[in-house]
Amino acid sequence: MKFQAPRGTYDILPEDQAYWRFVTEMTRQVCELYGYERIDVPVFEQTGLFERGVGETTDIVEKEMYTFRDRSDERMTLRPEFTAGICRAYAERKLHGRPQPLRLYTIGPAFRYERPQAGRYRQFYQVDVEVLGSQDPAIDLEVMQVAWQIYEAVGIKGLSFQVNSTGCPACRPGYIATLKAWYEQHLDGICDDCRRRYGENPLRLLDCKRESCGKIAEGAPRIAKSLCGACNDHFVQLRSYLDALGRPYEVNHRMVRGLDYYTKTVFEVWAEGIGAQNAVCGGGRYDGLIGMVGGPETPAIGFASGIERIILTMKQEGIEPPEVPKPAVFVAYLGAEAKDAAVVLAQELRSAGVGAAALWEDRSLKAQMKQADRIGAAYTLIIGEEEVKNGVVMVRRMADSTQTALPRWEVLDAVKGGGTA
RNA sequence: GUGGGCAUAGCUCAGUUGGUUAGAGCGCUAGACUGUGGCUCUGGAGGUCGCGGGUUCGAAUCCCGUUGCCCACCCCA
Repeated sequence: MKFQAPRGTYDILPEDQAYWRFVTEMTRQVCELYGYERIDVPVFEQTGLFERGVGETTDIVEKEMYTFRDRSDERMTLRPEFTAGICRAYAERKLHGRPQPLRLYTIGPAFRYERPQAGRYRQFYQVDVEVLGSQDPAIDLEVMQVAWQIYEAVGIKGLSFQVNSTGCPACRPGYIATLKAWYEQHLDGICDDCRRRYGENPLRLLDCKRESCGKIAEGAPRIAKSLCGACNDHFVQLRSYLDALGRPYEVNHRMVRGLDYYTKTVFEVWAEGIGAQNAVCGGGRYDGLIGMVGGPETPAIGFASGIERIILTMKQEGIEPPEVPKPAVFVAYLGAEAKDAAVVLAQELRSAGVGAAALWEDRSLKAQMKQADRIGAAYTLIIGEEEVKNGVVMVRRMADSTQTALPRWEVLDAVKGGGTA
């Protein structure tokens, strides 16, 4: 039986690890710079949490969740996103008793059963950033800044930031009514999908990708004009902060988001050239969610950013991550006696914090040298019969092919600081 | 769930109107250099031609089915 990775999953092979290290490390640094603390929540939760939190009628809940019954017959679901789990933790662990607002971030895998395509997988990794316990638009700005700075830190340039307001339970229903009323006269101009959306999810009419529908959507009434006082003030304030910082952004009144919990601010970050799934980041405010999953009414905002899509963008822009550290020295030997000495020497080096690799296959010196070259060792230490007899080690500096025989006790000092590890 | 494209060596790909033992480059490995990497040269290993069936004297090539991958829709990170 030959096994294969499940559809939509992949292996992060050694040669790709440099990207992953770099992105997660930059994320950690930026989040800490802003005073965000790391939290990790379970990979699976009770199914009901996502049904309530993400929304019963969303695509995610209706057709994309990995749901199963465990051995106690409890319905469990692999997390399709992070926000619901973090809100659950906030309520369950009484995190509202800590200094507010609470700034959190996490990194890990999420799962959705979808057809894979460019930048989309069934197991995918996200950076997730959340602030719980504040409704100030300055917090919206701060959260967006975290995203911006992460992309800056990994060197991505060609991104565009999209912002909109989706209103709140007080004003959104009115807008939806207005929108539907307006679309009533345009039903024959839109596509079949859009006619379905008209009934099921009218906000979705706005972001249809078809050119003909797009033209119509462009002329549709804008939510900005239907916002209640509080939502309008919030959006105006956020935009003035963005302007003050000189951040390039676009108010995109046709951007709506597919999760039910969003209120007021929503935003996305788009990248070009990574395929149809161009949203590298999506997020927004969810002032009602924590209350819905059993916590105190608490305003909050956050975003999730897809690591695969970040890396895709980096590759698209030709950004190379720093190399993963390699052993500083390679230990080569010839003969059984020399092997004994080499095994001990390699371990001494490692104990002293100097990375040491070897082949241990009793291969020719040439093969060992070749290996040393390939792994990028700064020094190769050669031990043969001669060296064993004289208590010395041949220390060869690979960069300029110079070598000298040194007494064993001088080897460590000679080699220290020679490599990246 | 729907639509399109592609499956030949570890990788990237050739393979004529169906015709002997399916090739190249890279990579791996060994030697040239009996104890020295990168360059060069020479040799070697490595293939159920995705899988199953059919047509045919003969199939990598034609037909049917199937699986997988890629891309797009829906939707989302």
